[in-house]
Amino acid sequence: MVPKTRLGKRSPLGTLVCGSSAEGLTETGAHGCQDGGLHRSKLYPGQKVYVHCGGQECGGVVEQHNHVDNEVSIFLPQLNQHVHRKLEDVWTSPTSSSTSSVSSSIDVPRRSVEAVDMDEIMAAMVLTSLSCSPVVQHSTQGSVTPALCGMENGGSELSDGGYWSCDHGNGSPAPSPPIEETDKSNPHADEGLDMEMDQMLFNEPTPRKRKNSVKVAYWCLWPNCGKVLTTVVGIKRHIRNSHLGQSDEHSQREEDFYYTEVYQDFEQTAPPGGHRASCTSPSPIPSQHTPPSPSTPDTLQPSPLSQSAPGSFWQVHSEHSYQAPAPVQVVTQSKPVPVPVSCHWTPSLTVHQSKQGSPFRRRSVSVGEQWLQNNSASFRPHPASVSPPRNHCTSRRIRGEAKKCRKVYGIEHRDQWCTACRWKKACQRFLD
DNA sequence: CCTGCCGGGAT
DNA sequence: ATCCCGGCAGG
Ligand SMILES: [Zn+2]
Repeated sequence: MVPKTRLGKRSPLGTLVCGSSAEGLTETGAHGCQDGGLHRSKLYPGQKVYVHCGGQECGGVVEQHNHVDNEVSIFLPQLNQHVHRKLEDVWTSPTSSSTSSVSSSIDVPRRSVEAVDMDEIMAAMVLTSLSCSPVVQHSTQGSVTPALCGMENGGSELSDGGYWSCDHGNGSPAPSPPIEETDKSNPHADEGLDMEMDQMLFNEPTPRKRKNSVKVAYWCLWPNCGKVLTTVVGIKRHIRNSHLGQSDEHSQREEDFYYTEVYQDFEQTAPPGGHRASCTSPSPIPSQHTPPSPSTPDTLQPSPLSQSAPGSFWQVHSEHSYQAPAPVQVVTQSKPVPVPVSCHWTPSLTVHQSKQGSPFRRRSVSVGEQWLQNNSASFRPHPASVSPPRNHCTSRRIRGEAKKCRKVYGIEHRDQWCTACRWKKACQRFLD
């Protein structure tokens, strides 16, 4: 639910809501070369590589090598873009012509001296921006229109509240450190982020991807070891502990080079855009409705009106899930139209079972906090950095015809209104 | 008019 | 953080 309309004079908000600019989009290669055979080699983050981009060759640094898909995310400093490439479309040397696709030329599993350089400098920014990158998902989504995704939040590096890709796991309602990392300076931030990336790039999408049709195992390549584990983390831990030793002297990712994954899949051809079961929104509808339960009174109740206000259950509930902070999606699409189901991002709207251990008292009380929190806390973070006024998207909060507290209870019973209404804010009890 | 609610302001 | 309200958009 985007702020819909109401952008009249005081529209700066509306502006920033739809202000999505073109640039900064993550270019997604539609690479066509499908040569088979190679790979299983790995790129390490920070490594210098070359890719073809817009007809010419560009240098970049590896951010992440997702060996599962054999896809490499690369940051191109010159273009200030992130791209994803198949491993076979990546080169380690500037030869414009042909030859050394990394797959065949990668060397020792350790950082070269100059790469370290790059690392220090780039890693921060690279990782930083990557952590907000929407492009995390893929494959399962098939037809995605990645461009769109990229564009939406690519423009400005904010992307606060929401998470792209499929996170919705029960676990982390917290949208992660919003905004861009504050601690670029911190040398260890690297690690933290790394982990995070791992979480996102590997743990998350991976299991989803090869759901049940493929079995994956990770095989330790350390001489004389040959241990096989079923999870990346597992194997990494194994390598780190058993082989690399605890000493932090090894880069976090060094484990990457000492294992390889082994699949045996039945039906290699994962139905491309086929099912989105676990990953995407269960409902085909783009709009974020207040999740599962009775958000729409209509379905359960004849009408919001018909039941006298105080106390009915769903009410309490909906009250609790204080209006999805629409504006949070500072950068999302301006209109409901083009929202591809696939690259949906999950706004902070985990509202549901999230916080608030406190039993809600009766009604209309615990709400206030929520409102504010959602509204300003998460929405505020970037007053400045938000992309400046842009197109006036014509939408304005469409006046939902649902009657709101004021109308329902009447001004004389103001105390029964939901907090938002009392505060003259967007009603939260009767959402549109 | 009235209603819904954004942006601000006060405490 | 909470609460309140001016004033505008839309009907
Ligand atoms: Zn209300």
